[in-house]
Amino acid sequence: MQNKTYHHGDLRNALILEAIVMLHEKGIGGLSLRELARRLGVGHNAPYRHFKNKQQLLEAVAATGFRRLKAHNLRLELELADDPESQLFESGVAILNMAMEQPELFRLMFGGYLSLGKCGPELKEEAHASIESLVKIISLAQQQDIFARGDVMRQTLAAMSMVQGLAMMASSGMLRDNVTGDEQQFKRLALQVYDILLMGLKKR
Amino acid sequence: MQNKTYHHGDLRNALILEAIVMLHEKGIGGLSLRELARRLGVGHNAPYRHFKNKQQLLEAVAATGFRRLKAHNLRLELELADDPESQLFESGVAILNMAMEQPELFRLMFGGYLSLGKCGPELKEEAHASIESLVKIISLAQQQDIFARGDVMRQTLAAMSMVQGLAMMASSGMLRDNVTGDEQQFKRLALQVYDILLMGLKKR
DNA sequence: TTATAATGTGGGCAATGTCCACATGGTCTG
DNA sequence: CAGACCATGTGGACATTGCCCACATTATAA
Repeated sequence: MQNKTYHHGDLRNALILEAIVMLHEKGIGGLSLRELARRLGVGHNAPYRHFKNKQQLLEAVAATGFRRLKAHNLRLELELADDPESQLFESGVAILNMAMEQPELFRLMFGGYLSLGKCGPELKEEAHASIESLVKIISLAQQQDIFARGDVMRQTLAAMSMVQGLAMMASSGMLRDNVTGDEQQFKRLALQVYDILLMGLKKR
Repeated sequence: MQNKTYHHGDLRNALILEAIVMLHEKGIGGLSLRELARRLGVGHNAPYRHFKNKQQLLEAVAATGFRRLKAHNLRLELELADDPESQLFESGVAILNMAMEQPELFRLMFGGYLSLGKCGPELKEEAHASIESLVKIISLAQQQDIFARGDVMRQTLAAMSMVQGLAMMASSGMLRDNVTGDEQQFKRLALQVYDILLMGLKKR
């Protein structure tokens, strides 16, 4: 790999991948373009040939995160084709897992670092696609009379909010004080919280 | 006020208040201890007599935010003494308002900047008190047979998650596509989402 | 082959967080 | 009341960082 050529070959992707690693090690605040370059054995200015500034690098990293979730959701859509309730549940679990296994990446994606009004088109598309995927699931659940008929966007917003909020608490350890340190117990609690959301969405 | 004495008199509080202002103007990333000191007409090292480092200053700011919410909740507790459902709603609205009016302060408090496992006791206490307040409300609702009897912590977690998630989206502008800038319309949307939460919590 | 664009390099600058020694001024004790 | 002590504020210093510049090297294409 140490092919010591002048041109790296795939620096852009390498930057994103190493940024994810560094994010996990040092958190968002500890991520610096210069150390990133150092880790890849490249000059401190090379990243600027691929990203206008640090913000853009972060956006690309976040977009990669969304793309990973999307890939997972596509698999779910095939495996659970006619079971929107399970689809919704499992895609929520995926976000929860990301929040616990890669908390810093999760925070970058959902913690409001990117105003989404000022961010580039790549991230905007990925985030939008992520929402659309949920809308589709919930529409399906309404059509199958699993969820109460009504404003799809409202139900989507409720589901996103609940999952996102719970995941944020999980990632910031706000729960581990109330749930007595046991990870298994936490996961069980999370699932129970899901039930409350489902109760609110289901037809009665 | 420009009393140009050697000792400021109440620098610690002044730092926190000005930090909240600066937070609003330049965001979390734009907040620097040095400019903070400059704004208060004080040496760039003065803040270090009151906070060990930047992180501690941020914790104190967040704690102040939680204290403001607590004050609001205490008023609600008096005005809506026997109406826990409204108490829950209004305390949620308060968080939503904070997310829209002071998005950066909100993000500092709920965006996972402070691991809460490593933070000082002041912030920990405030955050804990904030949760306890909710627990009390929900216990009351269960006792009055408004909410389904069951694990109080689970319902509390559900409510916190939903509100926090919705507020996070509000603060990062993810909603402004769906709610076209109108505050009234936004509150209506919040109410609708809240209904879904209530459906999940209520006795049936 | 040669011009041109893409990519990587090093130097430099202002700003920042944090450490240090020192200055100033209340406060408490003898 | 004098002097010691401690809290608070000051300026200097250093490493690090984001980002700008001019320049070097390579790929691409005319």
